Amino acid sequence: MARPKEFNPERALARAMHLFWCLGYENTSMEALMKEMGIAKQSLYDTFGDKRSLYLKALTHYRDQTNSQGQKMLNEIPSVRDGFAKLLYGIAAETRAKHERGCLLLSANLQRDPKDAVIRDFLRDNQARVEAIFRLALVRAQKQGELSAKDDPAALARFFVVTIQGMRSMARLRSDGKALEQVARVALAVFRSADPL
Amino acid sequence: MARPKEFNPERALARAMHLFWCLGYENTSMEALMKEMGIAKQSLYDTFGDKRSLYLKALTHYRDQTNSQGQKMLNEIPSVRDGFAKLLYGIAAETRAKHERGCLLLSANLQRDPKDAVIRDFLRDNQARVEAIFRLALVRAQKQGELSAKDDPAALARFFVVTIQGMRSMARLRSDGKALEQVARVALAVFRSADPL
DNA sequence: ACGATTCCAGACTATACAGTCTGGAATGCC
DNA sequence: GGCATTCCAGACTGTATAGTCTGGAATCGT
Repeated sequence: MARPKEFNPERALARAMHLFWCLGYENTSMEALMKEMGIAKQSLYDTFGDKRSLYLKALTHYRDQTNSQGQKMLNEIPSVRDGFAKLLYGIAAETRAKHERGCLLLSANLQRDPKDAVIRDFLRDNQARVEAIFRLALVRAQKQGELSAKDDPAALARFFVVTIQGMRSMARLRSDGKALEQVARVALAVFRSADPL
Repeated sequence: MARPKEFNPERALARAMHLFWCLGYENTSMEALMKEMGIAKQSLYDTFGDKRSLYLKALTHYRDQTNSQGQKMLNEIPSVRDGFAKLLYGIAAETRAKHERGCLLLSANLQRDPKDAVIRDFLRDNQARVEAIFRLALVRAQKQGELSAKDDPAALARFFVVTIQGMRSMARLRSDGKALEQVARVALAVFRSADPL
């Protein structure tokens, strides 16, 4: 047929994602992307389409990576409370660079044009997915007696989504592990009211 | 002397703030600002400087307005717990348009160039101010027996800052009053462990 | 009335950047 | 070998937009 691609599209996408993640959509130029991805402009447009299309692919890549990782961890860990603790304290313990980078999808939500339905719907869908992952874990927590049966798993799932987004935005502004740890501790207190088995 | 300004700078600034608030910094053009503020380009540059300078003035205006309002409410309300409930349930009960608009300073934090020290420092300073307002209110809550003396007011203040930012980002994506209300209820449970007086 | 300042309208410049196009070399399949 | 495809480098176009400049009218104080 023809000459095969010389670069690894997956790897190039991961690099593009990283750049969008660090700089945001507007501040990331195609020139910078070419450099970071290590491919020429032609190849970039041929493989990934225009900038917006590449951005959407990067968002998807980020979502799949992040969610599957979180879901796996929450499913495998014996104590659900420990799972959420790992999530929250994990964020608190990240490096300054990671705090500054924040969460690509949270940034996308606050950088997007409110009229842009595609990105809005993508992010809404993702939020629903994350809530569902958390909710299932919290249902398990109730079964295991880590959480009161009177608590509403859906409400608590939303609460944790909110807490994580809030922590991410705080961390982005001031990388203060101690302060974030305090916040995590307060949030994790929702597990306190467990019924005795 | 000379011809006086025909427009009200304060009012024009409020309108500019509103536009930045709805659209974000990048998506707000000088042309749109001229139209919204009802003044010509010349007057705009003479009075407010360049776009970035106008933006900073808008951020300042927003901060002063929002914080003094919140501080006043928290100081005047008898029950501190009711004060935070008013804040959180108030956000949950906002209109769809207000949810979409979100918080100007939260948007600024996630839209800013990470290397931009001026805006970063401005937002850091504001976060410290809000934490201080909340902390003082929570100290009063302890004195009034609404909060256990074992709780750390600084940690809880940060927790509420995080919660509000998280709720704002969630509301921006999906204006679901019920869901936000659930989150608010969970967060307000930190007041549950009050010592009896 | 006169000078200083402000107002508006709009022309103009400069720049950044997305996206397209050209050309020539390299690589694999038939 | 020859064709199709991909690679890179870079020129080129088009557009959006920030910011400056010009000119002429309006409004104030003296």
